[in-house]
Amino acid sequence: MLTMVKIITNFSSCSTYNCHTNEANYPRPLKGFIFFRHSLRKCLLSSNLDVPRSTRVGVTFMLDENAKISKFCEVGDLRNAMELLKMSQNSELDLNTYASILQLCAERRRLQEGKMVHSIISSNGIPIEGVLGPKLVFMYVSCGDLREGRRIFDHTLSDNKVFLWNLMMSEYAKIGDYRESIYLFRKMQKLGITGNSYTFSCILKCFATVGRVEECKRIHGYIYKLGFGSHNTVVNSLIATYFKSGGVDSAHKLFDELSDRDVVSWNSMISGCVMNGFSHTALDFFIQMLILRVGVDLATLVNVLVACANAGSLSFGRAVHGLGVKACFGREGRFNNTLLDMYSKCGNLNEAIQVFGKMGQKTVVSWTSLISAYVREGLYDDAIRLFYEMECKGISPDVYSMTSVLHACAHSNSLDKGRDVHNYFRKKNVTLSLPVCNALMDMYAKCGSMEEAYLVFSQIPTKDIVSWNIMIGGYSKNSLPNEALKLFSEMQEESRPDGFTMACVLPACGSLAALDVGRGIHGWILRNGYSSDLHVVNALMDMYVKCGSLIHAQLLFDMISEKDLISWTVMITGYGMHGLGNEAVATFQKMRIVGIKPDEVTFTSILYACSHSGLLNEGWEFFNAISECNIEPKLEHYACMVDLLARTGNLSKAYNFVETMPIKPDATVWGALLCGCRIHHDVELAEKVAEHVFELEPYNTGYYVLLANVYAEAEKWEEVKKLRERISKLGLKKSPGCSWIEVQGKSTTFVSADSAHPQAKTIVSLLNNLRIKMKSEGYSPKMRYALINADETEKEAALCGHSEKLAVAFGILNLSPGRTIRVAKNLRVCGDCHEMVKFMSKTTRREIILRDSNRFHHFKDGFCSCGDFW
DNA sequence: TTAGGGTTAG
Repeated sequence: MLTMVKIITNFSSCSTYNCHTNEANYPRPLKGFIFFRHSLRKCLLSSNLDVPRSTRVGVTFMLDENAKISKFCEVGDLRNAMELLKMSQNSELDLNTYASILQLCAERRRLQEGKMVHSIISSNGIPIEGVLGPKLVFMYVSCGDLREGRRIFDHTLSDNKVFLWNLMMSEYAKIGDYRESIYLFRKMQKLGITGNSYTFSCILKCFATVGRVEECKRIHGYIYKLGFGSHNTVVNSLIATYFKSGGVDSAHKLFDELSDRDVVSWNSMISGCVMNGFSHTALDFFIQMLILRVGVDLATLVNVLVACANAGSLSFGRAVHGLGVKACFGREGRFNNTLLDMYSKCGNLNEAIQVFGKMGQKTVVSWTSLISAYVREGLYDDAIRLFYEMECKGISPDVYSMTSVLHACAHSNSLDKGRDVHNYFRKKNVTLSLPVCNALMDMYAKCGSMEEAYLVFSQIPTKDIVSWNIMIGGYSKNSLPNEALKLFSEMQEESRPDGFTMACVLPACGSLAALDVGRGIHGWILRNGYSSDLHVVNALMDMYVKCGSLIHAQLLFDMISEKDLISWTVMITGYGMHGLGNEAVATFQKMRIVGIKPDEVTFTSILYACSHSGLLNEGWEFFNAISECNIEPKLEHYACMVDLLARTGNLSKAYNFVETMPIKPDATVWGALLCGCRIHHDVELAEKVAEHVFELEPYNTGYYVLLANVYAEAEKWEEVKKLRERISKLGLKKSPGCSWIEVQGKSTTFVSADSAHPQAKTIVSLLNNLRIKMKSEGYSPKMRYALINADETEKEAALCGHSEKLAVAFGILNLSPGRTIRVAKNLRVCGDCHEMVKFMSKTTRREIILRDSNRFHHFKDGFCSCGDFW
């Protein structure tokens, strides 16, 4: 009211002067004058004063035009304001009239009209200065044309006030171009423009986001020098900034030194602690607030609920729920949405549903929170259903709900449902933003369709690191390691990898046994500071285990200060795969001592280790421990036990074990028994077991080959023949065996009887010489493994051409003496090859490490680590 | 200072 009175007074004092001015005969009026006149008109229009008629008579036609347009602007009638503006195109309107209409365009986000106003201003020859520059910048920026806004901003630098600098900086921050915001801040400093609290809040946010704690400290000093050090808002911003950039101690120090703490200061401490993973400390701050009787607001409770969710404190969360209702926040959307999320994250879906049910206005956030709550509980179909239900209620999905529903599809492992959702997006013609594209690719990758994932990937114009990581990880997980490595290499031309990338690509190296590539990646990890990222280190250990370099896995394992369940499991698996059962058992026990609880994967690993080392008693103990840990034994645990019993010669016990299993045995379980029958040459049982296997997996060639091996070892060639006919009738083909070896970072693959290799002749000659030497030392080839009904010479020739022998021979020829030869094979090693490689290790004094589809064989001095129980 | 989502290891 007081302001109104002041305006009225101003108006009265200037009106006479204004009205007697014949502006039409003057060149363009001075800025100050125009501004004065605008105030007058504004008052005329906005106040209902009964202005004496004599004051109005001198007002020109233009005044009416200006007044009319401004009036339309005030009531928000852009259409009529534009019409009038267009009609008076060649007239001279006040700068403030243009300013008013530009302001309205900005508020309404009407770029087209805004551009038209700009064009009228230009065609009238009005220079962009005074109020016009900032208004045009504001209009363009508000309407989303940051580039044009910036162009005008740069041209009108001297007219730009602090608010405009703040606007530009915050707009660049909004689109994630923090470096440009920082550049503008530096320019502002250079021009001697002093910032205000908004400037500092914005720029501090930018520094925090680009992770420059040191810069934050420098700005901190600058702010103090400018005298903003005691400004509550600035200090609160500084606290938030330190938290965002990880400077937790500095934030605490600032808060401790802040004499005049307001509710925002406390809230900043709570949210900052939550952000940095100190949810319990956040809850302590809240308790302090209550003790000191600091008034809490909605933000306090929302932050505290997030802390409860992260800390899993359901009872605390419930108490905050009560407090919020008492404080009349029960109808606040933000409060309820956070409450719903808290109940869900604390594992109480029912209460989350109740909150949702009682909510007045359910926004897209509420629906997304509930969708995520269902996903968290593994109720993927319900989550997907909710998404469609939300749409039926007329609520359009946003990027969060779209990614959430795709997440549900990905985890439900249902490609059809995922495709349906994708088609639904297409049908609705929704814009597929980058996070949505990433979620789509992830869904396709998790559902096993890398082709569709790649299709989405290839259509993204600007991929981010997440896009690359999803694709690389997808290829790794979908048994396409070569594609993963290829994409990893392509990625480095466009984007810088991160820790996630490493964890995605290392399994590909492991599956290819590509030790040299893996070592190269290890080097990159060390150089780029990812060696303390546990995900990365665990993936590295796994790579070394799978590439046959157990010692490197061990070294890494020993260096991890806080080993997690995955670290322990990788090491147990490693020992198991390399035939070191006792070390696996000792590692499992150490893990228990440090208080880490095994999960079902750990039990599979230890049972596998026991079975491959024949540790029968230990195996039984671990098998019984599964239930003691409240885990229900799964098929893979039973399979390991059958394998253990069968390997150790307890074939009938193994058979009974399978017969009395509480869950229906699958082909893997029966297959383990069939394998035991082969080791112990029990043809009769093998036939009985094989029928179960063939019934369950009639198209798996591997099992037919296994039975054929049993027959061949018993020299039952007629049965081998029958089995071959059976395979042929089913249209099955034996998977071609292949082996590969890395030499100087390059992988070379061999198939059976490979004659295409440039060194083929030398390799065959070496193998023949070795064979002669072996025979002279009393060795006889294991012809039974030839699996062909031919004469002995043919069989021997066939055996000589086995891919693993070729690869080992290639290694002997091409790796300097003393170097370990590492070969990988896609199938199980053949018995004859196993014998021959043993001999090769003795006669060439080489350590040979052979990875087959089942385990590692370390050959040294004529012996193998598997103890011939391969 | 305040709510929901998406990429990693056994």
